[in-house]
Amino acid sequence: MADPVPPAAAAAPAPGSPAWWAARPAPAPPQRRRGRPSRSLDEILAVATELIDEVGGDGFNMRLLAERLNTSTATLYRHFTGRDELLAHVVDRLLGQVGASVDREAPAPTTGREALQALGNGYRSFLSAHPNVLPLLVAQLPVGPNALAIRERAIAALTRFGFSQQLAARAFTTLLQYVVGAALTQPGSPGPAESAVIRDYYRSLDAGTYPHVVAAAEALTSAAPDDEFRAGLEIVLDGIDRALPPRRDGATAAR
Amino acid sequence: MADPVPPAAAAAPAPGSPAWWAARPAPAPPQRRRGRPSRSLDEILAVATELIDEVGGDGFNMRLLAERLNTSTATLYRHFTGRDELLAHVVDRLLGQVGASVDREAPAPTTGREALQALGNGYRSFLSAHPNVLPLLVAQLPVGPNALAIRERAIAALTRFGFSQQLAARAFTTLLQYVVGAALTQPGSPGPAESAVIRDYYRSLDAGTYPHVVAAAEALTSAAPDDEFRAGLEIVLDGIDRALPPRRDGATAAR
DNA sequence: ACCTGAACACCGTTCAAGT
DNA sequence: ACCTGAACACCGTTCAAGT
Repeated sequence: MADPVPPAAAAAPAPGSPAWWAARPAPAPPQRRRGRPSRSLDEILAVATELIDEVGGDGFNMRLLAERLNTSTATLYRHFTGRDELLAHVVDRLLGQVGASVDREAPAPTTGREALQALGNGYRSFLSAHPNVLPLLVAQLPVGPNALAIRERAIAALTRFGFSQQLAARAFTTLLQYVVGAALTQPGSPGPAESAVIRDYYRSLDAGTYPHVVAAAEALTSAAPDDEFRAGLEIVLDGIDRALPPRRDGATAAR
Repeated sequence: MADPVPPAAAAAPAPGSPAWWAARPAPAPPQRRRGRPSRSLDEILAVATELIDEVGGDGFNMRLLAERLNTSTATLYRHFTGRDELLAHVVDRLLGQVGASVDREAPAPTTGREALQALGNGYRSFLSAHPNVLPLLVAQLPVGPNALAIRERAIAALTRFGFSQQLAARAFTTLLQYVVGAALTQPGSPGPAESAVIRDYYRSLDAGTYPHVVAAAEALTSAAPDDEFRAGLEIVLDGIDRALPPRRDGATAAR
């Protein structure tokens, strides 16, 4: 009457999940074996990142990566339990660079708005630089060490400027949600087509069925992607401003 | 000296892309052949949707679908050029239901804010009902007939309430970007883990390294997903309010 | 004309055999 | 101990052969 599924196996945590990261706090654990491997973990991740930038997440495969590294796929499986684990590491490794770029843009923000803006812009430039990484990023809630460091810095800054813990968490979450959503629907990212293609498509539609879409074809697609992002970011930042309790002096700008 | 790649083939447009939809305006074209097929296109899409809801986008495959339909994979390829095309149709078919639900919630909105709110909520309930469809939705910029109808209705409503074309387009875009981003990072969607799991993970972190994340573990994860969504939606809607030119009577709420 | 079982190609993963 | 070529399993897609 035993369960047909062996209960002892206890389902290993999915790579990239909180439980999985909890068991693997260091992004690049020290050599697990004697006789050092021909390539360090970080070298493998660097080459994997290059490859993904070139051929996209779909085009990426273990054989291709092994070839680039002059090794065999079986060797890759000695470093990582599988493709998913490798990709989770690639994403977190890149998020480390985001953290660094945010710190570079705003080493000492003087208002919450400034801190959030630097965060939004940093994430945005990362996603522009590595558009093919986006689909990998959205396949998980990033909770690796570098993702956590970004969260830590942001919440620390916001509470320093008087945001309640509740509002700091909400502002951070909402901002990142917008940034990711914007990157996904932005023309030029892996899924969507070029702006010009979409504009022509809207223009070519039947004006009887879709009068407003045809009329707004320009407005819907003409803005440079960066302008559109900036405008959307302003909307979100303004909304966050409004959520802040009023200051004594009556100003409404975020502290 | 001819190009090794046959230039005549002229790269068929990618399924789901604007060019592809342009050539296929009807979601379910009438029988292309005599002797009507055993299953209509819409029946196939309905079963495919069920299957995706059950096993997810990754688990979905052509063999499984063929089995459910008591047919062979080769037959599916007589209706669709391939898996991608089939999925593009599944997504647009579901967006038709979103349009209907938005109209049901707000048949005659009286302010722009109300129209946008109904749109956000409609999209949100769709994504909650079909979480496995989310990864498919973000793999493309939805420009099928039903996606266009939603866009058309929304922009029509906003311009009716005095939004400039520019702001109507921006408000629509920003709102959907937020909704999609929120759904993606929401615990419980395909990628992310359960709230409780993430909360415990944050709590278990080293308080020396991540003091603010540990302290804010509650705030970052305790809100019911719906509350968090509502709060984020408010932030975006408030930001849009601010972008509107002031009314004569001095009120600041969106018209 | 339409349908299908069987094959082909590709890729994640594992294993038996090398050094 | 460590590495690898070859195999296995799975799935998108196509094709030759049936009715």
